[in-house]
Amino acid sequence: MMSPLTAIPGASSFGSGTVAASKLEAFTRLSKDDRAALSEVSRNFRYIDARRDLISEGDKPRHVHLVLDGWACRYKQLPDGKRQIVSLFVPGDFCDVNVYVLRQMDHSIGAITRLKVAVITPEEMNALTAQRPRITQALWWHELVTAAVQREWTFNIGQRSAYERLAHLLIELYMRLNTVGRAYNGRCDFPLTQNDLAEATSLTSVHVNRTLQELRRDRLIELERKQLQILDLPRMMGVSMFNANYLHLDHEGRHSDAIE
Amino acid sequence: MMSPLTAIPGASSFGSGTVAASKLEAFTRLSKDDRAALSEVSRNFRYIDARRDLISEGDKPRHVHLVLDGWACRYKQLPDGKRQIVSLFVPGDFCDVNVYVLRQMDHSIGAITRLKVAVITPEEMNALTAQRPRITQALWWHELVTAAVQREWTFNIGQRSAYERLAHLLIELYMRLNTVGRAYNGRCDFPLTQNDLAEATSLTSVHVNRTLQELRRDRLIELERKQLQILDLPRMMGVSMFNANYLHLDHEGRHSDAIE
DNA sequence: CGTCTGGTTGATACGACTCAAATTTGGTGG
DNA sequence: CCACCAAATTTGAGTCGTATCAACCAGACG
Repeated sequence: MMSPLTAIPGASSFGSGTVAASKLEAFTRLSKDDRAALSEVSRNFRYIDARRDLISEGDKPRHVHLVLDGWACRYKQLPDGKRQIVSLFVPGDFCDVNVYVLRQMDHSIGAITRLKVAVITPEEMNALTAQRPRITQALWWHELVTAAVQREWTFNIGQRSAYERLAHLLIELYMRLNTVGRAYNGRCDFPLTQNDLAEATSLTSVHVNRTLQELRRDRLIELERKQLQILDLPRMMGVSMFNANYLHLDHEGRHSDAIE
Repeated sequence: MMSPLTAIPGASSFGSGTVAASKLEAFTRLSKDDRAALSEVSRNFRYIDARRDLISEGDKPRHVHLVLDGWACRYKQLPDGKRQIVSLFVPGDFCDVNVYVLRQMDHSIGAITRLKVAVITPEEMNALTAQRPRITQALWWHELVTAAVQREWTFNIGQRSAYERLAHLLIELYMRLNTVGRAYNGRCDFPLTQNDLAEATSLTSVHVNRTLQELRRDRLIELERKQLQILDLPRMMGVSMFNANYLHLDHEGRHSDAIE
């Protein structure tokens, strides 16, 4: 069955309130009540300015955050100043279900763009999981996928060349945005600077620059004005040896056309 | 095969049946009943020969595994043959609570040594979480720590030099073994080959060899016959910029002597 | 004892880094 | 609408950490 989101360019008319549902529905169908519960829990939100921290290393985590709009990143920093973006958040992503069992954050979460995040209390999470088993199940899926993505990043940084690595990251982000209805036809918003890309891929921004030029020269992508166009997804997947299995979109309940 | 416990006479009294408890008790005190439940769930186990897969990429996960004895690794492989160990398992580690919500494995789990693993069914897991809230809480902690370790690996491979990276990994493994009572006084069993270390750190085995020699020359470690001795933990932590916060051992309930 | 796995050494190559400067872009206020 | 500034991107030249390739060695084991 075709998702309403794929066909209609104005998908954002759904609004950010249901972006959580659209992410979790990549895993399983949710009932009207499930969606209402997610919407309810997204009611309490706040905005973070671009380039500000949502939460910093050492802080005591008190809530679960859910990205409603904008991009964010987790990052870690070495005493000598070296910085690594260890993961990225796009709309629909939860920041660590159940984090509050930990005493303190071992990393920071920073806003890439201006960010709209839902702030969910432990009590709301407990209520959600007590009353909505499908959501509980979907949240488990979300956590497992997050872990799988983290492993793939370890793998990506460890084994792929700069060219492959960058191509791989662009595809991943495109696909993740696609599942929440924010990317179609190879095109999506792409607010990362070359420096962000460098920190996410463990390259220098100079090398990212030259490598992006290569990807452009090879007619694989266009990237300007914070807009990414993947020109040839199959070839991109080939050169970066992209295997989408780690995104675990292959569930019976997923949008059958989530990936083109 | 020699037990890792032989070095310390008292330690083996814990036995492998409660290794899960000793890991989870790094987070919270468990009751006698909790420990009994973990022991019960560890009753059904099997052995895997060294260098064989416990489960392979593409397989449908049906159980949760819990390492009772021996070391294992998760690894991923590129079509061009490049291999990366993305994480390591030591006794007391669970292999993905709730994995079975996924359709298929996105990576393989291989035995480094001969391995003794508990095989836990979904039903047993459900019973455990339904009846034992402290265990449920502790399992969440375990999942969050596993994710934190994965991020640290991304960070480690991305930002640290070969020398720092290896030192960091050795400390991490020492500390993880220490929390389950299998490492003391800077000493522990260390069954990884230099090739394993290479695959885990994204270096070549040649470079691992030379870098280990440097660590030895600097009187930071001794490593031979599958035995690691960290000679100067504070200095090791200094050179590798090791910050133990990501292991989240700072809970009120933890063994106060978990880290020396 | 030969074979095999794991560890060690040496010589050479290259992908990505560093440093430094120039250029372009996007936003802001006059 | 232009002038200005800061941020982001681009270019060039030189260097370095780690990879590659190819032997060789030591101990374990059947």
